[in-house]
Amino acid sequence: MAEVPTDVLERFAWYAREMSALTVMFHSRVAEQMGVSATDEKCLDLAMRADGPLTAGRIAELSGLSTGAVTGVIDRLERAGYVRRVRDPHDRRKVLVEVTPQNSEKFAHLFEGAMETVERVLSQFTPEERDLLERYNKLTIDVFRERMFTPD
Amino acid sequence: MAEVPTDVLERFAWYAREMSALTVMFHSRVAEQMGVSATDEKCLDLAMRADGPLTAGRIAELSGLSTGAVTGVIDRLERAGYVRRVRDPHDRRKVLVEVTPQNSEKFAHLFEGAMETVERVLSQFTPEERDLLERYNKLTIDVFRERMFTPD
DNA sequence: ACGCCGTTTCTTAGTCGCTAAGATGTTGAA
DNA sequence: TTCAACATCTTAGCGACTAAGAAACGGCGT
Repeated sequence: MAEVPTDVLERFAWYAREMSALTVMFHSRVAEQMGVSATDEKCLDLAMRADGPLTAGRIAELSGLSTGAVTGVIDRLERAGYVRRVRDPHDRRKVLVEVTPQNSEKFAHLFEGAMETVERVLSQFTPEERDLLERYNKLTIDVFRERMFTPD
Repeated sequence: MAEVPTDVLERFAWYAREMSALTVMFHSRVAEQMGVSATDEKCLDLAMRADGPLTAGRIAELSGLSTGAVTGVIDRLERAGYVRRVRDPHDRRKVLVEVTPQNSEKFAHLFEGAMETVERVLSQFTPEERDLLERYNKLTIDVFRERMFTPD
């Protein structure tokens, strides 16, 4: 467990902040191109990254919105053709939000640019170096996620 | 310029997406703890990351908001004590938004947690490995920024 | 110096999305 | 069956955003 010099730490903090700002900008850009609000895109992203379909209530929890707001979000996403409401056959109170296949296509198209960005960066590294970068990414996500989801 | 195998590319795309979602979540968490909206925090971040003080109009451009909306943003940030309005002495039409020193303190406090996260990750790598990670971060920011700020 | 137009910020009216609280429909257990 | 808990939707009220115009200022030409 190596000590980290202050100047190195500060530079990495700056990278994080810069990436953070670019990411937020990127999200609103994507939302704009998809013709939905940033909030709607955020919820759609949640629904797409989940293993199975999410319920409306779960989306409310994960996004931090009220259930009433989520009703509106799903309304708009459904009208735009990105998702579909399906009543849970086992518990008909619940509404499952299913991402429609067409959306995957549209979405993939929009993200091709991002994919190319990733490729442009990775092409500058050898396979051995990429292994290290992969370890770095995984670790960052784990530590970051832990900090986000544990009570202070 | 090494070729990047598809499976590697896909894994890195997944990391990017996960980081992206965590980042957006992190931003709204920070905003909440600062007692301002996500929009306001985004503008404050812009003002803090700039070299000199920004004008209201420049914040509108950078944030994508209308000038009217920015007036409201600055009103709220000023009332909360994070920034101060200063008329540009050279062009008294302009309003310079100055980040107040107290804010730096509050901000630093909130970001100590993030700093610790960065440190926890970096401590797992040797100085030589960190050099590589630094190259990766810089390159990612450059390529990402180029994609964001060039017309399609 | 004066008038005039472009620029910068602020104001106002209208719209939209969010929260909070209650209504509606559903479940599971007594 | 009846009732309490639950999941989603509906509604009222509020706050923030956009668009358009007002107010203040700068700088040019005459």
